Amino acid sequence: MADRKTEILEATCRVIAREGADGLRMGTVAREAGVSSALLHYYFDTRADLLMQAFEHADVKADEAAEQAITDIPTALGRLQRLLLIYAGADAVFRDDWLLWVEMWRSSIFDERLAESVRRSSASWVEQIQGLIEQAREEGSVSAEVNIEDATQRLAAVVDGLGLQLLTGTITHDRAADLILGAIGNELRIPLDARSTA
Amino acid sequence: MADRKTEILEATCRVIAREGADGLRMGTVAREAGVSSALLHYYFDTRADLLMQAFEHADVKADEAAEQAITDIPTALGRLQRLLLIYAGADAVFRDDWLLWVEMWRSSIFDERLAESVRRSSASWVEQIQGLIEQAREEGSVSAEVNIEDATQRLAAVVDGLGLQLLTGTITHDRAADLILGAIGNELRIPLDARSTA
DNA sequence: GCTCTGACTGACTAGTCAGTCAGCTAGGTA
DNA sequence: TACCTAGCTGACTGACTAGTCAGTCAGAGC
Repeated sequence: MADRKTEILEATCRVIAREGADGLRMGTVAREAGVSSALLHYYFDTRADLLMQAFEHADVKADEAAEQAITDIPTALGRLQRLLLIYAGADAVFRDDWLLWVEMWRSSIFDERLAESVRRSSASWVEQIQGLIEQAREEGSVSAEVNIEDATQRLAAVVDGLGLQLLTGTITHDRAADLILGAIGNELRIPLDARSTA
Repeated sequence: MADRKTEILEATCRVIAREGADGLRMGTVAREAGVSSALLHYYFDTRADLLMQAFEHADVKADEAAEQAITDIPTALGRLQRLLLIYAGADAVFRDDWLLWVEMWRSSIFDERLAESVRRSSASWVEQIQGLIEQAREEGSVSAEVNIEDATQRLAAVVDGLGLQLLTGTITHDRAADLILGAIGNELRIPLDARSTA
């Protein structure tokens, strides 16, 4: 935190979570970080640069937080469940991370520079899920008849879709969590009596 | 189309599909519609009004188009499949409709006035899916053990999630369509030999 | 003490954009 | 004919914003 540049990036993330990526103003970020707006241009060439680096900063931080949240769970199935439930939780930090991610996602539709970044972290998210499912199969908790790639992509899609509904407030956290656990059970053909959460 | 107001709304939708909701400029809309920017203020009080009415206009139009696309399909299961596949298709018109919907969705996160509108059309979309699943059960193509509400919400979420991936170009149309058909089969417990598309 | 440098600021500029306003025009009415 | 009104426009304005720039200041090195 001693680092000014990092402080500015964190302030930027807070502003994006509050106002949206397009609603981000250099003046607002400067006020949030307690510095002059000229300093922002000292560390970042343009507003677009600041935005992009803030997105990447948030992405790395969210990855680390997710990693940390699942490491000490013994089974792969348990880690998968926890991973997919993280962003459905009521924890404000994860809500902001998720909102940042959605903003990055949709900004990338109109900005090719961002699109590359999004594709990369999107792929790593999917790989992480797929890796856990493969581990779970090795541990014997996932039937061999499951098509792992299909299951992975559909699970990722369900979580994304429900996450969006959470942001707009059309669904509750508990309901989303139930539906995600059910989706994992369905996709991986897990018997009802083995579906308890880790 | 004779109606100027409608012409302006359609122009607005085209601009949103091209530049995003936040990227919408009154001047751009005016040029797109071939009128003066002052005329926009003659029909719509503010930019926010224009945006909101354009979203609602697009929503109604998309509903009608979807309705029209499924009416002449004989079975409820077939209508459900077609309905959920529409926005995964490569058809540019539906891509724009879908993009508009995503823009409306994410704008509503930061704008309470829009949120109400989004909740309403979101609910009607979910109800439409649920209605078709209930019809399919009456027609005997869906097992009685399926929890219809869970299946509905998860199917809606999968379609939303895959739709987002389509917009950002992280998945192909064909792949998305396959995954959606698979999700319908899984959620409704449809035997593999009865899964052919309508 | 002197000089140099990196971090930082206040004041400014050039440009953009939503919204306003006075007024034009064609078609209808008295 | 004179008058009215709906539809429409060009020119304008005030608010806002990204980015620039000259200059301040504390501390490191000599």
